[in-house]
Amino acid sequence: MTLKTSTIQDVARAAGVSTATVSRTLSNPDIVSELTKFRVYEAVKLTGYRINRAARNLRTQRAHSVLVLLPDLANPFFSSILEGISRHLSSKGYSMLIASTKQVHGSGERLIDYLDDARADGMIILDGGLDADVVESLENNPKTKLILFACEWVEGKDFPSVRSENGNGTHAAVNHLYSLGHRKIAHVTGPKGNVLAHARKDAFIAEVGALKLELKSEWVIIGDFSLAAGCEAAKVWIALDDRPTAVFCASDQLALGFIAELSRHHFKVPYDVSVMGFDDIDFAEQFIPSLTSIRQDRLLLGETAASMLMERIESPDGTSQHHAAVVPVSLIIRESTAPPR
Amino acid sequence: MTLKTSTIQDVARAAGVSTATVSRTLSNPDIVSELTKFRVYEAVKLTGYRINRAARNLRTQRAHSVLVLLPDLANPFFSSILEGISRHLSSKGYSMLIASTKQVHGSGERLIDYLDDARADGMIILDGGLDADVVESLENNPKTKLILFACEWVEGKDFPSVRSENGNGTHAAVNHLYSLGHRKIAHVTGPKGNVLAHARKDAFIAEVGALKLELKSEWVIIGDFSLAAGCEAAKVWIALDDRPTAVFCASDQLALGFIAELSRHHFKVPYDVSVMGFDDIDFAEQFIPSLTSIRQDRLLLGETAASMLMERIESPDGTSQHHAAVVPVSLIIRESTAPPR
DNA sequence: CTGAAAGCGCTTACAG
DNA sequence: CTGAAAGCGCTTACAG
Repeated sequence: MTLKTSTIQDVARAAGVSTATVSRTLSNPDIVSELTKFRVYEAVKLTGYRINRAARNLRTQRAHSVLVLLPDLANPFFSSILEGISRHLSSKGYSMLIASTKQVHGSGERLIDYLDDARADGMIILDGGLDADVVESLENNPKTKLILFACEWVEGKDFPSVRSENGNGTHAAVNHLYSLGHRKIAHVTGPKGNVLAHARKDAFIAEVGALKLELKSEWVIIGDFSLAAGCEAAKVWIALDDRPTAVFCASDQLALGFIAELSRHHFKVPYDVSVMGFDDIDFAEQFIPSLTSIRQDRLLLGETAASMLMERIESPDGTSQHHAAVVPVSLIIRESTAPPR
Repeated sequence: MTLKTSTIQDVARAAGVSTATVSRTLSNPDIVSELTKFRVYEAVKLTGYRINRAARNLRTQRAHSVLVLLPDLANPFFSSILEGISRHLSSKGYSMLIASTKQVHGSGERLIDYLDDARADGMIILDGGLDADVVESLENNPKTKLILFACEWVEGKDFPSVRSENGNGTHAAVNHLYSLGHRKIAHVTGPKGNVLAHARKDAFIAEVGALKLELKSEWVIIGDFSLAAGCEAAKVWIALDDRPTAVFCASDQLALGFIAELSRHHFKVPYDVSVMGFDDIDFAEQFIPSLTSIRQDRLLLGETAASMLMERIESPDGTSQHHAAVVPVSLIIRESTAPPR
C-alpha cells in the first residue's frame, strides 16, 4: 500500500532493464526474450504497476475512449443500446463517455470539441434531431469520419450509420393486422421532423396502399413517441365517426398510452380495437394486455455501432470500411392484437 | 479546416507571447494583462485552438473524469440518476465514464484500476452487491477516499454514500395504507442480500409493530425488485388462506408485476387488494391502475452524489467533507390504493 | 505581468 | 533483442 503509484521507471529499475523494454513487454511481448519478459512481469507484480493512461494517451495520440451522445439520458429506451456499445468497447480496451445533446448545448460546449480536444477518438450519436449548424460543424471537421449515427440518422447527410429495419418492421406490423382480418388501420406517428417517425409513416402509407386498403387522412394521427401523446391519440380515435379496427403506433410508449387512455374510457383492447407498437421495450410484455410489437435488437444495434466505429478509429485510412448497417427486427405477437369483432 | 489541430505553441507564436502566457490566459485570466489577453484570444480564434486534454491530464495528474458503475446498464431505473450525475460533472468540466459491474468483472479487469491507471479521478458506485474481495480491494487502496456509493451501499463498511430515505419512505407507505383502514398488510421484499431490500423490510416490520398490527410470517414475501418476482408474489398472495388487504412492494416493478398477475386471475386492484410500490418510475403513472408509490428523487440523488465526490476530488485533504447524505422521498397517491372493502 | 525551462509518464524510431 | 534519447502538449514553480 504505497501512497505513490509506481511508474514504468520503477518497474524498469526493479527488473534491471530500460523503460523501453518494460513498455515493449507490456504492449508487444512477442519481441521480447523470455527471460526479460519474466523479469519484467515479476517487477510489475512487485511494484503493483498500472500503466498511466493519460501518459499513454498523450504519447499515442489516442484517448482510448468513445463518446456516446443521447438526446436524453433519462430515456430508458437507450439503456440496452449502451450495454451493447459498452460491451464492444471494453473488449477493445476503450472506455465509454456519455453525454446528452441537451446538456452539451446547454453548457455552451460544442459537440465537435470532444474530438478536437482529444477527449474521445470517435463518437456515436443516437440523436438525429441535432440543429443544422451543429450538423454542419460535424460535417466540416477533419475528424468527421469518426462520427457515426445509430438508431437515428440525419436525412440527406452521408454520415456512417446503423439502423433498425424500420421499413420491414412496418411491413410486418401492417401485414400482421391485415392477416388478422383488419381492413381499416390507423397509424399514430412519432414526432414531426424525426427521421424514424417519417420512415415508419412513409412505410405505413406505402404498405396500406400496396394492400389496397382505405386510408382516411384522419387515420394518421400525429404523435411524438411518448406515453402522453398516446393518450391524446386515443382521444382522437374515440372521437372519430368511422373508427379503424386496428392501430399501429410508431413506438411502444405511444401504444401503451393509447391503451391506457382507452381503458379509462371503457374501451377494451383487443376486443374493441387492436393496438400494436414498435420497439418491444421491457414493459410491452408486462402491460395488460401484453403488447404486440416490433422488436428492435438494441443490444446488437449497440454492438454493431461500436464495432463499425472502432474499425474506423483503428484504421483511419480505411478503404474497406462499412458505411451503413441495418439490424433486423422481428414481429412479437401478444395479447393486444386480435381479429376484428 | 486544417488537418493538423493546432497546439498551444501555434497560439503562442500567433499571439507573440510564450506558451506559459497562453496557458495562463486560458486557465487563470485574472493574472494576465488586458492587452495580452486580447492578443491571445485573437490567436486562439485564428488558429481554432482546442486544448489537448490528454496533455493537460498528464501534466495536472487529473483525468477530469469520473467513473459511474452500474450493476446493469440495461436497467432503466438508473437513467435519471445518470442525468443528475452528468449535469453536475459537466458543469465542472468533468466527463462521465460508464461501466457495469458485470462487465468489468467479466473482462477480468479490476475496478480499482480505473483509479490506479488514472482513467478516472473518482468513482460513483450504484451497486451495493459487489463481491467481498472487490470491496476489500477498494477499501485498501490509497485512493479509497475517492469512491462513493449512491443509492445502495455496503453494510458495515464506511464508504461515503448518498441514499434515499428508505426508512421514512417505508414509514409513509405503511401509514398511508393504515390510514386508509388497512389492518392486514403484506410486504414483497427486494432480493436477499440487497441492502435496500433489507432496509425497507426492517423498516416495514418495525412500522407494522409500532402500529400494533398483526403480521404473519407468510405476509413477508421474498422477491427481487423485478416484474417477474412481482408475478410470483401475486401467486403466493392468491394462495394465502388469510389474505392481507394491502401489499407494500419494495419496488415499482414488483408492484406492477404483482398487479399484472392478479389481473390475469381476475382480481381487481384496488377493489380486491391495495398495492403500492417504491421508486415512482415513469410507468407508475401510466399503468392501469396508476400506482401509488414512494418517489425517489433520482435526479437529486445523482446531483448530490456527483457534488460530494467532486468535493473530495478537488480538495483531497478535505477536512470538512460530507460523508453521507440522505435524499428525501415523497408519497405519491394514485389509483392502486383505496380503503379495504 | 511574463518567459525559459523542467517535467508529467509514457512510446517509438534509431542505432547497435 | 535491447537501450538511450526524443518528444507527445501541456502547466507551473522560479526568476526577473
